[in-house]
Amino acid sequence: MAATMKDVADRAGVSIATVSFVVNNTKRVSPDTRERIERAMHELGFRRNAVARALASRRTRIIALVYPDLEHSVRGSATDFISSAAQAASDADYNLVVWPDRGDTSQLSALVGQGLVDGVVIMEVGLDDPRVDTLRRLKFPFAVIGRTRDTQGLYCVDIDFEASLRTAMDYLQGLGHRQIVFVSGTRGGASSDTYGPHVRTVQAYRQAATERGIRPVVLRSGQTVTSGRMIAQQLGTNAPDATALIVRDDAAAAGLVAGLQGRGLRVPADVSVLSLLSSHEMAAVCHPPLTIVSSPGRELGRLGVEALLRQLHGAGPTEPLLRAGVLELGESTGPVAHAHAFPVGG
Amino acid sequence: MAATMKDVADRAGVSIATVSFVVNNTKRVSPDTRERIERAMHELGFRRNAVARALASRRTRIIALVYPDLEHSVRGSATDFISSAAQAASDADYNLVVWPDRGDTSQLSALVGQGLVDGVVIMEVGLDDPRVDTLRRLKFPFAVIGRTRDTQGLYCVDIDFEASLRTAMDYLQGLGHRQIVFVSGTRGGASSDTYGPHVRTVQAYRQAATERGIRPVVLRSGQTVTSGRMIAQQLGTNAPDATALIVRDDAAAAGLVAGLQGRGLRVPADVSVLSLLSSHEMAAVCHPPLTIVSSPGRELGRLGVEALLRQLHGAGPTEPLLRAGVLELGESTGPVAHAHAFPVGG
DNA sequence: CTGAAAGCGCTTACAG
DNA sequence: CTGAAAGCGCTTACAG
Repeated sequence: MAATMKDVADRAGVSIATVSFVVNNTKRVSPDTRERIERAMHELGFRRNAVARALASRRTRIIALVYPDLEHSVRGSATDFISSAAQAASDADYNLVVWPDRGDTSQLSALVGQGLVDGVVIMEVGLDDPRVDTLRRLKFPFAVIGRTRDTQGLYCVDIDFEASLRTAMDYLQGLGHRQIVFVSGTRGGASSDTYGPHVRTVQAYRQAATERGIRPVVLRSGQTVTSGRMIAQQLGTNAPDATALIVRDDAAAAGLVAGLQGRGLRVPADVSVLSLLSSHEMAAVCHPPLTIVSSPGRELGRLGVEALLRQLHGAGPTEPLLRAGVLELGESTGPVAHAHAFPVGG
Repeated sequence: MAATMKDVADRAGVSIATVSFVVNNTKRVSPDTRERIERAMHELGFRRNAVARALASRRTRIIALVYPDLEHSVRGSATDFISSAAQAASDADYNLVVWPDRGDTSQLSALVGQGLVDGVVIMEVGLDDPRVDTLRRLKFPFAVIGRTRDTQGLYCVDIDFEASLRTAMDYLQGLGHRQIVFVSGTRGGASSDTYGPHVRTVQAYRQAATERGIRPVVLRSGQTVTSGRMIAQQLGTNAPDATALIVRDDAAAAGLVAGLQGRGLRVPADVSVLSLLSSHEMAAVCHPPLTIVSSPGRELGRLGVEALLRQLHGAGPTEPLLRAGVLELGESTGPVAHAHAFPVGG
């Protein structure tokens, strides 16, 4: 059996309280007894039991990450979130449990009610998110990856959509593009209007375009290669003079490129395509490899956990913490060649 | 404050033992008192505290998933493992914590020593894996995703490499291919010789090829698009008569296709390419979309957890549980056209 | 069928 | 500087 504090105390000839003080370094202990205790711990291979500590201290040092349990969700980036969150937790000597989110807030209350975790991080939050309301009502510590409409009093971290979009626009403008179309890949249905990334990037695009004297054109695709291909078919009609496209979805971007090529257009010689907030891995296997503004997934996972831990340690909320994606050059973008890539009538 | 069993007991006019019996359904209780207790629980919104239960029962109902913490590891499939493992745990009313593996077994002992988890699932195990030795020595319950050289007494689940490979071979042979080359994407270095997926697929390929009268040719690439491209350059020399390629790595497969196309070869008209044990997502964004034998990632995550839970519930070990990938047709494979795709001297 | 009580392995005022 | 003791919220023999 594993040695307990009692065993250590007996062997060192002290009380378990004193052992506890040494283990936690929470009170002065004479060098002499400290050393005796440390020797005893070492000899017995003592490790403090986390469960007993949790019960006595009313802190489990466990936090939960609630992640969307969609079969085909944001897979690549879900990994980034989970693994960077686990690292951040581990660095702070916390454990991270993962709770698949079945979209049922009563299940969330039940889990929280277990008393197993000190706080939760929820990801993929929508502009109106029932989980946020639930956790607020429970007055349970939580942090948010994403942003609700009203972030007052919340601990949240999110992508800086505006800055990411501007990075893309700056780059393309620098290449001489003036007709830059935005394609937003969404899960479809009206729900995309409460999907932060869609709403915020579209808005950021419209504003940036207007400021720069570019006529904004927003097209909506799905999050599949096929839907990206379909967009390629419609471009002649919807945006006959486009020379560059910013696509917010990996798969749609890939499909769009393939669709353009299928129509005999060259990427990037005739049209440039930039994939916004996408992963290196996906971009690299495309042909040509896509220029992207990368998704700051790992940063967000870590920041989300850190925000929660700050809260648990008593710090107050701040403005949302935003991180922008970074431009990573591929071969799907290049200087503008001629203004009218699409034959009239498409 | 959250209601405790004591609160419930007081309100129902019974002892906390009786409340416990009702909550756990572990002893006969008269319908009358049961009902009083249930009413009290409901009125107080009682939820049993998981930490106290864990301490008293010496079972935390938490298990850990140890996952490789490589920045750029098996990303897509890591998500599959983690999320399906979390689901399986949750279905069994367990919690899953994730432990990033920094390749340090003393850290693993320390985590296990916390007493926080009832068992662990380790993934990406090598043929000789120090973590397995560590856990065995600690006599701590664990299950393994992957296989060590000796699986005696272990609870392990793995990909059925032989069957997956045969599926690929059968399919390509059915298309008339007789010159089928195998490309194994490994992390490089001698360590690949202890990397199960590499060793097992190469061996399965050699055997299957020999049985079918196919001259086995094994090439080794990295796990990047670039290394796949390089393989394309070498094919003329190494396998001038290849008409089909099986590639065990997503990125390498994508690079290989691009490299072949760059040399003026058509995929699949001149050469067929099949990506072994890869993900739909990666395959779909390639051009043409790749035919794959899919990786059974989600199945394995679930099976790994279930194997561990069986062990915790007292069941004995079995033979390794294997799952094969499934053929999913893309457009990178087709009937053999002519036997010599590569110009002599290529 | 129900209860009193010990115990899980710690933390933490409180005394001295 | 150190210790005795209560307490965290449960489970589980043991009695009755």
